[in-house]
Amino acid sequence: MSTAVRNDDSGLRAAPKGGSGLRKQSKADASRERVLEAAAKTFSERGYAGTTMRDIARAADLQAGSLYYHYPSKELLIEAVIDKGIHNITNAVVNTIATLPPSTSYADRVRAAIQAHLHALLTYSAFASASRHLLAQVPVEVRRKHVLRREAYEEFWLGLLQSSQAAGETRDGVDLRLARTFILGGLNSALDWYRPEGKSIEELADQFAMMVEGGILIDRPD
Amino acid sequence: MSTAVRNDDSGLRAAPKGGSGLRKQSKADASRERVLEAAAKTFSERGYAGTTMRDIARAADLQAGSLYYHYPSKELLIEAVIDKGIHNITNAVVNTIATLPPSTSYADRVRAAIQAHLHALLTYSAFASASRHLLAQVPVEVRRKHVLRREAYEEFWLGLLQSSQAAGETRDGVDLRLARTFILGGLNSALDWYRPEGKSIEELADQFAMMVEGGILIDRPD
DNA sequence: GTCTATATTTTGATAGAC
DNA sequence: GTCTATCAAAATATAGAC
Repeated sequence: MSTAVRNDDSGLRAAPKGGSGLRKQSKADASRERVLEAAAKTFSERGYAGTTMRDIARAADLQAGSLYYHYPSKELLIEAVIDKGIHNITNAVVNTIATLPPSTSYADRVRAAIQAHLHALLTYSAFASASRHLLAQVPVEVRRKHVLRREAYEEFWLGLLQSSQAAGETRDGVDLRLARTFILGGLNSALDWYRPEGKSIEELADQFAMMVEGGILIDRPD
Repeated sequence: MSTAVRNDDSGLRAAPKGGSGLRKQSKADASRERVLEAAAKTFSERGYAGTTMRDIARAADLQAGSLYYHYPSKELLIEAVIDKGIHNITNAVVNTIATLPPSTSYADRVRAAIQAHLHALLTYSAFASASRHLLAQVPVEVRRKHVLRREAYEEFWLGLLQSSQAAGETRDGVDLRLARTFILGGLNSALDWYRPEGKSIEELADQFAMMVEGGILIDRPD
């Protein structure tokens, strides 16, 4: 019953300093990564202004001053976090859909998208949470850029639903834009209540897909 | 098609200072109210730590020092905002359901609850937004109390769905707790994208009810 | 790369005049 | 009730030793 295609790709890999194309993954990169993870966790828990550079430093096992070797300011740090939060999900979903066999029904495509979205959301939950809840609190320029990226992702979902409609697989009378926000809103709410001790992400996805199909897609004969 | 029962009640009316039961609604109360509105708006836009007392004062047309005549601290101010945000919605929904004729079907009850929830959410959106997005950023004691209130509200919804199930009006195989979070997550997401220029709240509610019924409740003959 | 100062600015809150 | 200072604490970011 579950459609288990998936494809992670965080995007955003820092280029090596040198100039030639050779990868030189080393200590600095590892620290930078640790700082970013610490920032995501702390920002998502306390908000943008509520998080101090000292908080992040403590979570990354560093002193506050040392953060500035890796990121030049608090603003660019939250930007990197939000960026990754959006990319994680977008890449996972887009890649998953791209990998499906061309003959896949739209109901199954939507099901796979739900699966991929939920999986990325809950696997990188600190990044996802930051990019969902903190956009409003962030400096305007950062916000503007990422609102556009989010809209692009939402547009991808709309396309999915529109194709589904064109194929006669959606229920009559449903406003596809509203259906899209309803679906994404329901999925994203998992950030607020999901606990790994409970149902697995796959079970969650199956349940959600079932509700979405029954409500938005026409019942189809098994 | 729309179930237009509704019942607003903000709760939270400050008692008059005097001691006897006589209402003395006057200048202080008006200012206090203005401060609360300003706080809700500013907190919801910039987060808890991101909002300064000076920001709130400006939005309320006062000087920063003057706020402390009405509220003793920033912490009690956000608490009042969050409190009102939760009460607005809970009261609206509970009162709406209580007012329905006993013979009302569960599908219609859910539809009325969706209508009332959406209406309260979007009418007092600054308060609702603060109590939804800022809980994590608020001092622990405030948070603990309001998490309980939110859970009580969610429990009310679960009861609604369970009664529906007992009456044979829900679709087989659906996990009611998940259905509840999915519904509320989808509805609450309207905070992020609803614009008064577009569809009316009633139209929105009808669309959402239709999706929920088709997905979660058994299709019923018209 | 990471540390230990430290400057500069901003914040929540108070005091006292009106 | 609201204003104008002002205090004390905390924050971002920088400088320079190691």
